[in-house]
Amino acid sequence: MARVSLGSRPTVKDVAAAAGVSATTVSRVLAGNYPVSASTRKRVLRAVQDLDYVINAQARALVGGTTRTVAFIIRDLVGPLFAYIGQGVEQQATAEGRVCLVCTHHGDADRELELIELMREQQAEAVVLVGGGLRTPEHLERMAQIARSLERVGSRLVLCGRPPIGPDAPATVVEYDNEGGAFAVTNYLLSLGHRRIAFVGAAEPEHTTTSARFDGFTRAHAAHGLTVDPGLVAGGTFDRESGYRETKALLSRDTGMTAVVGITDIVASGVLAAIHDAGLRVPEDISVAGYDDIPLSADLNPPLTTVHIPHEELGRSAVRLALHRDDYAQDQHLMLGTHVVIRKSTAPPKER
Amino acid sequence: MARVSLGSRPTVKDVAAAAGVSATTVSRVLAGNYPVSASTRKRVLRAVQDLDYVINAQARALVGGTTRTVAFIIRDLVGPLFAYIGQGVEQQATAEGRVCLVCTHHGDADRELELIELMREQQAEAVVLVGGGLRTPEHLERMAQIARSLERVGSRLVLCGRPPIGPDAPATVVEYDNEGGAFAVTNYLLSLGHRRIAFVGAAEPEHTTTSARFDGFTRAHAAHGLTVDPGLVAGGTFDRESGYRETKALLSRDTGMTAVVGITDIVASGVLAAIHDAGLRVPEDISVAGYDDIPLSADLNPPLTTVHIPHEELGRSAVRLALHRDDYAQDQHLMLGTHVVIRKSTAPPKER
DNA sequence: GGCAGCATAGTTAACGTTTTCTACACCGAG
DNA sequence: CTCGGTGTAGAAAACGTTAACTATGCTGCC
Repeated sequence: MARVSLGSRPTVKDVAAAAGVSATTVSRVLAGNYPVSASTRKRVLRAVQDLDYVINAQARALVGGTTRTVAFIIRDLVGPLFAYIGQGVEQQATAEGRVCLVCTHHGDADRELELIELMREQQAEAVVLVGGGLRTPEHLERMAQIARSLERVGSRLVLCGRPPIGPDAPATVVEYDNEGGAFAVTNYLLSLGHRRIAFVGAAEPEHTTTSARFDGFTRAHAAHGLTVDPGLVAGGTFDRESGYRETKALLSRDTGMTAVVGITDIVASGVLAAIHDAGLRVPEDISVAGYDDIPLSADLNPPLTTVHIPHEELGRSAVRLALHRDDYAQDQHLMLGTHVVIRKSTAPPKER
Repeated sequence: MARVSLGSRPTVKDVAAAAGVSATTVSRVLAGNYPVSASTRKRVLRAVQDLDYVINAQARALVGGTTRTVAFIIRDLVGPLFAYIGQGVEQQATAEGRVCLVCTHHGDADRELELIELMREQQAEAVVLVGGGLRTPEHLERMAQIARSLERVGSRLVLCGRPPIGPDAPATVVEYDNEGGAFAVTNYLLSLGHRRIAFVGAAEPEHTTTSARFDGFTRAHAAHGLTVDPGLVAGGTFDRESGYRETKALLSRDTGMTAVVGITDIVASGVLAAIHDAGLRVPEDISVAGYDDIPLSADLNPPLTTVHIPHEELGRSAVRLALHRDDYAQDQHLMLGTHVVIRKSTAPPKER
């Protein structure tokens, strides 16, 4: 039957004509928010079927005022860490009847700002920034400004896994206890008896994740009455190569280290590889700990002691808080807990 | 300065009023497709800045006819395989100035159909289906119908990593040589001298990925004049648990197998674990091969021999072909090659 | 000086919905 | 037999933008 005209999308008018009613009536049948007689409804639904009609979401958004769209902006789609947060965002958004827009910035902070602007054009109900970001004063100021821009148009900036940008900036913040986790895992190593603990991945101290984790590392030392030896702090970025390279360098110098904390599990996997390549054993010769508890870490050799982050919950909470910010007005800043997951890559240091 | 009225988004009219020009002129300045005097342009741009104006993408799409949006529908955001394809989709879409909509269906085929419908409402320029899908006649027919629905409204169904749904269905197809890769890796094991090779993960034979891989497995045997022993074919789904469980079962029966092909790397990682737990060594006692070449496979113990899929290229090509289907009209069906990556998990079988 | 042609700007009508307001029967009550 | 209500339907305006026209000065040419 399907009397469809090729090449052009049927509109509510076409359906109305086919059903012999007005556009208004079609709209009402579809929305179900107004009484329509059973026979009319049947004819309209039949016409909808015949014409294979679907509503035009843009037009509806234009008049309805809301797009039912949530945007999330993320470094990459592939990192196990970000992807899990993204998954949480997507799931909660879907559960709330929203559609998800996604964009990646590959670590480029300026690009991130551009993308937020793009999402403002798209009228997203919330713009979720996933993962850590820069913390330079200019960037923070720019971000605060963006938060206000978004609020002005009824949208909401959401920081997911990133600390607040300032007290006056209207943003929803869902973070995890980055510093606390670093403290806990370092404290655990110190409790095992380690005294010479290296930290790998400290480059980019203006990056929020880096600084928080390093702060926790430092505070744990302080809690044991120790200070961190700068010679045990290695730079490097968040990738495996970097962990490998920096650890090789540490091993080549005679640092006397008995344990290594990698800034992420990915980095820690590089650390493990470097230690193995040097003919040393983990944890017998050197203990290794990571951060993030990505799925990979349980499968490493040996399984990695690390800090668990509630990835998905982070994403879900972010969307939930942002969309229901009227109900959750008082707590638009949520801090989720982290905890150490002890596996096989850590043990007390060798007796000297 | 910024004379912004809180609570309501400035429109082109507001900007026009602020700049003392008409809405048309503002539109022209922003689009840059019509001559406007330098002084007027300056005033308009100034007003745009002052009011913090951004265009309303929905309204533009409504009149312009195109949303500059690409949708991709994927099983999950987190699987290393799908995520990489998704990354390719996202990158190419961004490169082409499009925005990405993303939805996940978690393996639910009906949900997938719903999502396509949703994307049709959203007027996506292309709807990319990532990963394998059902291949039952009803589902194929339904999919063909959807392909036609999408075409009718100027959109395009894109199958990425999934075989065509039929000759008459208007769809762009970018697949990889699933069967060929399975043939190659099985052939490699047979060439090493293995004769009792198990296949783990054969449940859901109506799933396109499963059947293609199993077909390649069978064909390689045939090419060596062998037939597959049904006792060596284990069911199970695409997860690690399943690989572990099925392998345990195989090992408990006295099958005499000397090698195992996992239907995915994830499954193969479960296979490895089961073999280790049984006190056997890989590859000395049993060789193991996977499929997908996800990043994890290089880090398994031992590093996994597997079949490489050009994940990202798959996603990129999908979007490229779909958006430029006028230029690529003749080849809207692309098959990308796969190849075996030989690592340490495979070796000739033990001498009996 | 009149007028074609050009550069610039404005008017108006779309795009596909929803929403408000209005209209028309029909029914029971006074 | 009229009147207010109720149940159903349509007309028209609005959402924010763009594109097709239309309008207004100028410049320069005959």
